[in-house]
Amino acid sequence: MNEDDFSGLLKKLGLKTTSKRMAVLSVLAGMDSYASPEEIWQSLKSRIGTIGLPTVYRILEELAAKGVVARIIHPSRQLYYYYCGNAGHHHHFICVSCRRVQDINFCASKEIEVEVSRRLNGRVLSHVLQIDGLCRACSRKKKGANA
Amino acid sequence: MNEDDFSGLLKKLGLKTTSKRMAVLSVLAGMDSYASPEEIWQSLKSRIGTIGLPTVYRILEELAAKGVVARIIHPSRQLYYYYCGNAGHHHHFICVSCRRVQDINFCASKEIEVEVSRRLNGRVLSHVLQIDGLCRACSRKKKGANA
DNA sequence: TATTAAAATAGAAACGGTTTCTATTTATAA
DNA sequence: TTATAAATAGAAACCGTTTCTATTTTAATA
Repeated sequence: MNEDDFSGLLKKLGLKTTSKRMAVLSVLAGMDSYASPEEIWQSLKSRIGTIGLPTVYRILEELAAKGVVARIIHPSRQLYYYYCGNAGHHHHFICVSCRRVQDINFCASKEIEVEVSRRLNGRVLSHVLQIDGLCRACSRKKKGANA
Repeated sequence: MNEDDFSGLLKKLGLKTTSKRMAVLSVLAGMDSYASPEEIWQSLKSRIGTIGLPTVYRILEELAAKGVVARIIHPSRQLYYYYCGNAGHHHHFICVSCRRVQDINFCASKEIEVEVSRRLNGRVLSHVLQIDGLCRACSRKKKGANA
């Protein structure tokens, strides 16, 4: 399956292939930064014409439930989504300046598991880890500004 | 300073000692689980009578900004706060069943730092880690239910 | 290809947690 | 005690998100 074969992806997820779902996937896959439903909606409107904002919300939520898009944790608590092709368990590095999202292939789940079961006698069901900072490009820009 | 000396705590934080702030701290410190502003407000009303919900929001936000209370990450994205006496950097274990919050004295910031700087050439500014699961008591209850 | 049932969508409307606004009250310093 | 800046109450607004219903579309089947 081609990595841009959204129709095949939707079938695999058990979702009907609709023009709106295809369009949402296409827009999401074309970004390397996170976006709000409203922003994605604007982008869709200029690309395919008519689409309802509630439809965008619903599709994003479906894709998030299937694990195809990830939610971003934001201080404003607004919804932000990011298309994540990486299927394995991993975490995200978020650039606070340009919104770029990059995968972090590191996870301390083993150590957390040990800490929780030994110290607390509890059981881990899931965990959330997000790293916020400046990406390579933005980090350089900041340094340049200081010089 | 006594650990229940909220007046001293507020002074230390550069906030005026008001009856409302004292009451909020008192309610928060008496819980070992997280709560929403609305829930805290209800608790305050039955304890001190009159207090405005916006006041509760504002005080919680002030205390969060000072690092005295922690925000909880919740799928519903509703605001939840937890009074956190532990001053050092740490993370929280959240019981998804009873809302109890416990400190986790483990953090992989060193490894994350290395991963981000080496692999991405980026700069870490902060990170969010929350562990969701079942606390000791709830874990036992669940096992009992299965037996 | 035509038919059909179930699923998906548009658009309007509602929703509700959170924030803003302004007059009033309160804490603290002088 | 007084003055002043900060804090609060209560009402209202706000706005991101969800719900509702009529209509359209998909995809399975004949």
